Amino acid sequence: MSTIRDVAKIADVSTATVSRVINSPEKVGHGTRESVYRAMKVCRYKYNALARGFATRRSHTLGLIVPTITNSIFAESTRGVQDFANEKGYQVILGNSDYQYEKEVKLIEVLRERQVEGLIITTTNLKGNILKNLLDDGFPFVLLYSTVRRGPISAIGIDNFLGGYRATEHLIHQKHSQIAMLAGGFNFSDRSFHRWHGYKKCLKDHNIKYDPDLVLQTVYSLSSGLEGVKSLLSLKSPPTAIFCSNDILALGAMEGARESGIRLPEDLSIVGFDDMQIASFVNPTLTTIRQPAYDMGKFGAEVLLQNVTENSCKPVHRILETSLIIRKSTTIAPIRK
Amino acid sequence: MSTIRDVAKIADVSTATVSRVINSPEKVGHGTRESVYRAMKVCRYKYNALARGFATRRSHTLGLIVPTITNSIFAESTRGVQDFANEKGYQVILGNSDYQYEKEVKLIEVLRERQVEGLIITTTNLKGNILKNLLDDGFPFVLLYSTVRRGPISAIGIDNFLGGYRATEHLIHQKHSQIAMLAGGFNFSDRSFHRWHGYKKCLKDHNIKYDPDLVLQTVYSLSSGLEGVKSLLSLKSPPTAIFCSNDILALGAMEGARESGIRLPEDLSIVGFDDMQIASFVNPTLTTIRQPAYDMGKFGAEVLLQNVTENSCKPVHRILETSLIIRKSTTIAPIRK
DNA sequence: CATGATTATGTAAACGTTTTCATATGTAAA
DNA sequence: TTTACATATGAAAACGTTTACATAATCATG
Repeated sequence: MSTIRDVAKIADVSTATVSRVINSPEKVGHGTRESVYRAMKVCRYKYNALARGFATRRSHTLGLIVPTITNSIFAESTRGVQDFANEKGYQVILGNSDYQYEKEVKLIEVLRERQVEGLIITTTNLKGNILKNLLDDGFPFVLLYSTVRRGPISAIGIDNFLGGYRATEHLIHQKHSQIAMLAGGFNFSDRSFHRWHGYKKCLKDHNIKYDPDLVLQTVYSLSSGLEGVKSLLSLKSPPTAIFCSNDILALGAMEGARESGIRLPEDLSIVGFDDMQIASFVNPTLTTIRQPAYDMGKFGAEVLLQNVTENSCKPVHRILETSLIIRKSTTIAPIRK
Repeated sequence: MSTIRDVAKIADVSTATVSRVINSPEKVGHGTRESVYRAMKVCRYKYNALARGFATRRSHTLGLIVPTITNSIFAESTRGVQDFANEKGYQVILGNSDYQYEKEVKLIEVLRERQVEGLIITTTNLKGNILKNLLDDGFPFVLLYSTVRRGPISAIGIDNFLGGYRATEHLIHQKHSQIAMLAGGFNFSDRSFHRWHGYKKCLKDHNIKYDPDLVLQTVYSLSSGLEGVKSLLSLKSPPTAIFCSNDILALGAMEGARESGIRLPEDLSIVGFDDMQIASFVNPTLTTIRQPAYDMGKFGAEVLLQNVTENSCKPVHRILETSLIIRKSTTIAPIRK
């Protein structure tokens, strides 16, 4: 592989000039510039961006940590991040935490070793001290799908409380009163926790007694949705509606309901959260709370790059709009015999 | 940020020794080793993997190019790539080509500038000369979802012909004879082309006349599936079954059929291709040809890293098994009045 | 105790850029 | 003609590692 030095030798100029031709051609005389270009052709010169990163201490790389890229909601936000970052000449290295704190810690370490200039994290756990460490080091990062609203950490998110409230309210408007919730474990997701609070508050505002037996904490997976719904249906007085704290859980719940011979939505209404692409294709189509995933990623990248390029750490907090998407998985509550 | 030199100074050893402590601690005397560790703590030393990459000319980075990460089939294979690569100490930089050749070219250039050690590509176009260039440069790369079966290029794929054949055969077994195909554009995907050949061959083997009007070439998107089905249904003698060359198209077709008041699957059977996670959740659940996406990614990474670490270019070709997954979107052909 | 082998450590160059500073040349103003 | 200034280019150090080679110290062997 030929280097800038080879080019310089052939064109009979200094390496500084070659570098200038690459980075700011207008600062180089016309004749020299052309002969440098010619020399590059001759030795089939290829630019080494790694070396630049090393020399300038700017890797032009961002780290992105998501729970798992196979969840389409995160694929969407990843795409948002990438589109913005690539536009600005940045590449992104992707890591999957699988909702595990230890993996998250490890990933942050690895990515920092790789000299990423900033990190975009959909964090699993706010309580650990990894974020504090980043902060102490003045390392730029942004949280996605975050519940953080103030303080020194930049965060983009939605109003999870409101989302939970609206989902529940929709069910109440449909005359449901036995409303269960399938929630992601609160210990590893405060998002789910806030949605639960919205759910509780809404029940209260409508004078429906909160019944803890109707709330199941679980892992975000199809199978736990499936099992969750079965366990809820086996209660002495089973729910007529379920609010699931994400679409995956809702999909699993649908499957579980079907397996139990329950008709959807006549016997059981289900509301999800996220509005994954799939939500409008399942049977019945899924009523859900839509999160603007792509925009979240895009905006996160924008905020991060802002901080990175200005070398500032001014925290930005932003709450994106959600909306209730009413589809066919919810309907009027069945009459109880 | 402190460097290896700071550590060396504090521990009163040479940088070589510090480097050895990091990379092969067993080669360093016990006492020195400990004092180096202590020195690292003192100055809060952080390893710089970028500098290592630069010094060793091994970035420990792979490039991965997919059409788009938001298609869950590619998210699956991406996960396969990442899991294997990370395991081996490699990180992966992801790029989306959006099925566009120019973007693919650009991405390859950018990633090579970044000194990725190898490339995993789900290529859109085999005819361009980018692959030839890679080959000429002796640059390691592997094709995913590839139709390449021999020659100097490493490729993992499935038997698209067989997949198309089996999908069609399934419909014929259900007594269908008016079988349409919604295909990705052949100009930018030879995969789709091979599936089409399987489709044609199967028709022929069963003495069904091939009708070019029943074959629509289009882009892989929900909306073109939707429009495609409508245009097929408006034919003088519309099909009773459609083989779609991917699940996205099939999903779009379902939506389009529903919008047209067509009952699924009674009036129209639909077979997809891929078996995206979503396929078992749509209404009706989608009969499709399953591709082992995760394994494809994982195996691709394995092949690539093999070549990278052995610095060989021995081409590997491998065909992974597909299977017909029969669900509810296909049924016996309706009687034609 | 001399020899050779082994182990532990250090020296310094190399990797391919960027960038600061200095110098040379050309040009415009005084 | 001098002065000042802008423009074009070069020299060389710097970035943080690794590594080939050299040297010193230790050790086992005869």
